[in-house]
Amino acid sequence: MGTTQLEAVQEPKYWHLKTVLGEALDSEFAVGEVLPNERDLAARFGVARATLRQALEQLELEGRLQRRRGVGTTVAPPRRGIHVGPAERHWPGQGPDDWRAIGCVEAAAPAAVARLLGDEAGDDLVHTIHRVRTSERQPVATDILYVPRSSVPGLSDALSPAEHPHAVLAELHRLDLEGEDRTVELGSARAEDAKQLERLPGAPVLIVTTRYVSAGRVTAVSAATYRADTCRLTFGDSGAVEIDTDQTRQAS
Amino acid sequence: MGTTQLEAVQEPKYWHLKTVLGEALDSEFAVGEVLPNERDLAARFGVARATLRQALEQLELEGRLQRRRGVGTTVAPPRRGIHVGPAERHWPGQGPDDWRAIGCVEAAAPAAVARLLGDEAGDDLVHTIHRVRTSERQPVATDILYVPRSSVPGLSDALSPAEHPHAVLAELHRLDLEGEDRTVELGSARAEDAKQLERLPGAPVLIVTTRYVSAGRVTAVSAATYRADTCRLTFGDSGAVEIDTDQTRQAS
DNA sequence: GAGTGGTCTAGACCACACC
DNA sequence: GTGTGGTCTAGACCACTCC
Repeated sequence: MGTTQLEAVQEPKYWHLKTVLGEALDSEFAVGEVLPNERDLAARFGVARATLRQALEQLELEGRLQRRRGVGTTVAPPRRGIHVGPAERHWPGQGPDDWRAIGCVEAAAPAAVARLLGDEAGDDLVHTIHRVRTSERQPVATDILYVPRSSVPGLSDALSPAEHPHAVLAELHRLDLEGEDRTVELGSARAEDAKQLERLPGAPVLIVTTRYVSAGRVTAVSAATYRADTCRLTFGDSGAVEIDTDQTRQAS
Repeated sequence: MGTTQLEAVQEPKYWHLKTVLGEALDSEFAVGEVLPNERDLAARFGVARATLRQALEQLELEGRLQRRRGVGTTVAPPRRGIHVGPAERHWPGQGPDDWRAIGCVEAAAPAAVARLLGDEAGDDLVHTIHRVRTSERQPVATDILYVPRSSVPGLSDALSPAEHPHAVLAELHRLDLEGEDRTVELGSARAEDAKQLERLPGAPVLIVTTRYVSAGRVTAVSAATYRADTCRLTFGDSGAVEIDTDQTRQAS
């Protein structure tokens, strides 16, 4: 047959495509530029659209592309460094913060949170503050902050919904923050989170769980959901050297 | 027109499927149990196999399923907490560590790493140590540790390949570690990493970049690649309270 | 060998943004 | 409207594991 099988690649097509496209992005496209649509790209590379999409999905996962339904596929800017960890420790809402409280209710904590708070029975009431974090006018994270009533005993009753979250935070800030610990794991955005992060449900997110310790016990717990496509979480600790804002590309 | 459109769901099928399957996992399956194969499951739910696979992919991304070609789909155990951050600071290879060095070469650092090291030109030679981290006999991470020659001037020449990595680490440990900072972001496993992590290329990973600061300058840089499906990274700082090993399920 | 998940195809229709 | 990406189908074949 006339087809000289030049490359008997064992590599999947979508993987090879991803590499080729990735190189093209580096050399031929500027940030924000719009790529040809999926049908054209697929035809150009001689593959089915589904296969091309596999490659695009990978590149989007790595934060190199951004896809929006009805609009198109654009070249994403390097990921933003979003500070998360303790440079100097501070309570949520304290210090230079770009969180905005958008709601607050008192309710029983979900079982997993109750466990983190050391509440075995899981029937204590906790203040549940919903917040959104923005960076450069883009939403980058949502979180739920759980503060047991017992952590802020001085709180007055009968607060208006508008005052409530700030009153809880203000009470927190009176306490002495002894320590905090965190976990980071991969998850997928729930419908509500996705909406606020301007993504589709199921989008990859980094889930950051923080426990705030005061007076030898867990005083508050936060469960934050960061957009994994646009965010690079930073955990500063040495102020000695400036953090490079550039993306650390994986390279062998 | 006999079809009574009971649920005019606007929810995608795969999303609904994921929810249903997720609930089934909680209530009807034990960890390690094998699910029916994809063709059977798809038939049972009356969807195409590709649609079912979308749901399984989501569940795998969330660490609830494990799929192995030729074997089947099993219910994954809760994610392991893997300690990463500074409880007490220590150099790589120091302290209770489950890293194993598997190779070491001297070479010019990739551009992104050179930048992190403060080497603008990018032509300095660095010791490049390749390591693998295991937890409970399972590989959980690979990393590359970059140590500029200038950071370990006392190192003797002409080391055997077996001695080399340990000699570099030993020299590092003589220095005074002043601080470290980290970034965490989502990535996909390169072919080499995937192999050592016993995953397929492209599998989701958490990329942890650490800069070690000593004497006011960046002395070493590590780029680690953690399996995102099985690992929950922990950043301990308050030894006050034990970390719960249980998985924090997302819950509204 | 039989059975599994992984890749790929060539279509179709839908939801959404923009004009 | 038109054009985009998102969902879904019903097949096919491949690579791998295990017997």
